[in-house]
Amino acid sequence: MARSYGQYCPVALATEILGERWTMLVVVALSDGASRFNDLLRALPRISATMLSQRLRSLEEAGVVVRVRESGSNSGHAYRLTDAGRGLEPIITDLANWGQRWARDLEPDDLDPRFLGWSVHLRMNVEAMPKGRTVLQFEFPDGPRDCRRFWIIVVDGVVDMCIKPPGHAIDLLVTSQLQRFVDVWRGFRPLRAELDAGRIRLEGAPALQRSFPNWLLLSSAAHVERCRPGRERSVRLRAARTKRSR
Amino acid sequence: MARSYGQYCPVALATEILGERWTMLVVVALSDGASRFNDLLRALPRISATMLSQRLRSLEEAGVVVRVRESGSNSGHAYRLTDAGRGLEPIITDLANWGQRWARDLEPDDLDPRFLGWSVHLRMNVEAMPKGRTVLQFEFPDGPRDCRRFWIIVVDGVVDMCIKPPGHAIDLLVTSQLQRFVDVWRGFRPLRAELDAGRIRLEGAPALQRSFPNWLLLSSAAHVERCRPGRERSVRLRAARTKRSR
DNA sequence: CAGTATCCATTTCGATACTG
DNA sequence: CAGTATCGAAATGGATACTG
Repeated sequence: MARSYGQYCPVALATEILGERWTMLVVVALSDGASRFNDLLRALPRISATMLSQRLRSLEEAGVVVRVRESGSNSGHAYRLTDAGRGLEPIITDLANWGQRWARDLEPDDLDPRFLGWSVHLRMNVEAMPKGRTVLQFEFPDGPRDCRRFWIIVVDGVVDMCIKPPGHAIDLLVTSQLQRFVDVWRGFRPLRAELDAGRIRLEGAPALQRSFPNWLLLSSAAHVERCRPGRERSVRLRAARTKRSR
Repeated sequence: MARSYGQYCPVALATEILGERWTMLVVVALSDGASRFNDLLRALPRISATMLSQRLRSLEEAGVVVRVRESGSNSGHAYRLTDAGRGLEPIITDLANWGQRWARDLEPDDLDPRFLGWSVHLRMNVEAMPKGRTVLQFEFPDGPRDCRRFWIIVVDGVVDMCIKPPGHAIDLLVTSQLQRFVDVWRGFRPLRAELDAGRIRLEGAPALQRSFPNWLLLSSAAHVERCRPGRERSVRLRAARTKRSR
């Protein structure tokens, strides 16, 4: 269980549970619709099963999550947000917008394509896509060795994502530098300009290529304007930083 | 520095810094008006100086806080929220309201009178108080041995608080069980009823006693209705709990 | 007052191996 | 698939002593 702050303060009580590492991100993943243990593992590619299990347990104890036997053919359990958990959704939105505005710049290690793939597949504009099956492959030649690509499969409006070849013919191949595609996804560069300049490249039927820019809804905070100044820091901080990383 | 989640997700980036233990509470204290290192220590009675120093440093690196040389006679520094830091205030309010609605019940150890005193002194309705100096003593006979009481001194609308005798005559003495006063402060019991029933007792000039109920503004989340069900838990969780605390 | 340095106990986390 | 048990490495945090 989370360590207490020894205060009745409602922010302290809320933070006791929500402030633990990973907890908020598990809530986000649940809020985004993941409900099975393995879906949560896919939504949070760098969490360990042990950690996820512990966090789900704490959230259950805190009354934020319930674990229910999955009805239907599918055996096993599903995790769902309770009313208390859904009460966190406005806070999550505000945190996301705050992060978009003010959080630190990205480092190369923050660009996990598995997480990107999960995000993209949650926000596909299926209305704008062809009927039947469409298979997209995203390819990032400069990405980490073991996960340079992912696939998104849309069948009649149902979107799935995988990090192993899906065994279907590819309808559209999207190739880009990872950082550049993430910038587009975050709303910091217009997709159109990147396509026109050939920095994000498409291969596939011309009709699909033409339609593709309408398929991506982008990050849900992409519309929020970034306010954080550039990378410059005060001398004092730079000195302290250097010193500590001796 | 905070460990990264390896994701570009804006909630992850925000949580990296804000999710660390104590960080959010430091922001709350700053938002409530504390700016000196020692005021922050008083606002957060259970933080260590080492921890506070570290957290202020991280917040400064994250651009949430600035450290400025204190102008005027007072030497030393002041910590203030930046625009980014002030951007967190709506989130703090929502977190507080969520905590009021849904957070766990209190345990005896959560009732630190020093924190209570700090909170109370921030929310005195000085308009309703006499001109000149008023000295209140709060006394909790069942509180922790070393901090059963605190004092609040109001001089012409300026409120101060201390945990050592202020060396002035007491105008009004307030005595109560700690838990009961906290319940009132949190908005879970009406002050009037507790006074009438003699469970919160006043000693001092009758005019002050009559006026006192208007002096306390209560916790800023006191108006929010609690939704969390009672202490019952599912059998499964109880079992798991017992097992782990072997 | 306003912190920082250091040391040690505790906690946390991830990897691996394992189970119904 | 859906987790749990265990173990070692690393991080965390508090107490104490110290400084300008």
